[in-house]
Amino acid sequence: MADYDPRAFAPFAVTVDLAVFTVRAGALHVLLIRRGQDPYAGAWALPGGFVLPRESAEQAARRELAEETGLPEQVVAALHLEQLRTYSEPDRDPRMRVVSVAFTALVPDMPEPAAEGGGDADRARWTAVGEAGPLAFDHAAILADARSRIGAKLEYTCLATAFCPPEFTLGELRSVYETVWDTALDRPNFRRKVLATPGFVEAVPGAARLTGGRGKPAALYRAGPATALHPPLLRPTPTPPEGTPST
Amino acid sequence: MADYDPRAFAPFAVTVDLAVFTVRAGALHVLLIRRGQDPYAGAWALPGGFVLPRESAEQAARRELAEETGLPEQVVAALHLEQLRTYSEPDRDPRMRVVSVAFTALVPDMPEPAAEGGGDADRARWTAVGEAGPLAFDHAAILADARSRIGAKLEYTCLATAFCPPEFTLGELRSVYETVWDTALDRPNFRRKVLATPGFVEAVPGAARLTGGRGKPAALYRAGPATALHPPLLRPTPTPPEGTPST
DNA sequence: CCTTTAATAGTCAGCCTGACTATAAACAGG
DNA sequence: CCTGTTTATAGTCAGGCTGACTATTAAAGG
Repeated sequence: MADYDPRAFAPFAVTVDLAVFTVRAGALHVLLIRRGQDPYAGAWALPGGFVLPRESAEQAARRELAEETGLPEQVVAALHLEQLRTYSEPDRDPRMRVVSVAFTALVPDMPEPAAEGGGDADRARWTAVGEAGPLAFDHAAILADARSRIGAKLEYTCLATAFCPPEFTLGELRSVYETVWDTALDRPNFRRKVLATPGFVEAVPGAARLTGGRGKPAALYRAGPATALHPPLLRPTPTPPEGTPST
Repeated sequence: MADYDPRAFAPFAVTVDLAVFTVRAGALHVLLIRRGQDPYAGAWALPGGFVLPRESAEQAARRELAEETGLPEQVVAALHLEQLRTYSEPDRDPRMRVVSVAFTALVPDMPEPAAEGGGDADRARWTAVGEAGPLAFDHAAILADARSRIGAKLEYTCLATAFCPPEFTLGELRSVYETVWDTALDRPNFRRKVLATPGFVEAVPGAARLTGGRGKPAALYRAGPATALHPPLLRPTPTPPEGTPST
């Protein structure tokens, strides 16, 4: 970083944007809010807001997420939040110079968010990715980047469990992969791979879930301590052999 | 992103920081500049500077890099520049609120940079990573993040060629991996893997480099069109089986 | 009951990798 | 000129992991 040159310094507004994903009804959903005020009023946008003078971007992201979803602070504090990238095109906001730090979060399926915060969010809603219409600002690009990032991260990290409730079956975990990747996975092979990775999932001592689904009852598992997958669990054929955009 | 609430808006300074790496004399080097002015005057720091009102962070990164290394604009424009992450801790700069977008770049070995820009850079120098003393601001953390990122990217991308001159031998390419990973790789196995990956490298029609090294002359290759490595080229044992910090 | 659905067990061949051995072609020195 | 060292390149071989499949078990629905 350079020195403070009065000629060079220019004030920017700094915001955070959040791409919060969940898997619901076999489709990847993202949390969107309807804008209530001027730029893009009425349009759907990613939740987010200004970074306050004494907080980091990540703190701002958690605060905004709590405000706009009504989730308890405790849940938000423990959430898997990951910095995606920063968007800084000069004209990305029609009003002024705004640099935005984008984050990605994965949450298990949960009830429709309560957009209580009377300020920013007029209404918040889970929307199936792909059914999301045009978004405000450059949020469509952010969403696309986030979507591609989480697809890639499923390959070499264990964070698919972040989409699942505390206890889940291997079928549920597999459906996370199938939903995000939009592919069918071989059931026995998936099971073998997951169980062969130490620390990915841990069997729950107790019983097996009985009702619920239609087939043979499945054993319950919890997320294990591992965070990385070595070797990775690669997407089937759709894995582009080359030319994949990096990062 | 949220609406413009005068209570919430606060002006920030936005800067870019660059972690520019090269492989030189068997060691990974990073480009550092000696600060000439007040905060941390005399200390070493990553090159960088303020984002101007009408440019994106990436444009600012390229401009600063050109200014501080004296590289021709053309070279800088074609450089592989990748956004690392954004650092926004409130107190990372003792003077004011500064949010910095960090970038990583990989360049082939080149002559010592000419720190001509009379303003920011008092002096610029390649420094072996690990021999770098304490750095200004949070640049030590940025450097560590950048180092770990490029190590990981070598596993599943083709960008090791970015460290090499336009034409290189497989021995040179291998030494890039060995230097960044600080491991020895099996020569025949490395060769087999690289040549088996379509589009990673392309044989140069002409001759093989003769003088130079001591052993049997090696064939010359150029970087191919591929950008991703499927399947990846994993680090030997030091690959942490789990607990790797995720991006 | 009988069909459908899903979980779980197990098999088998092919690919990739790590570990090694062998040969070729230069250079350094005596 | 011969020898040892160094590096490139060619192969071999066993083990691990993966993809493709088959089989069995245990529920739910009609």
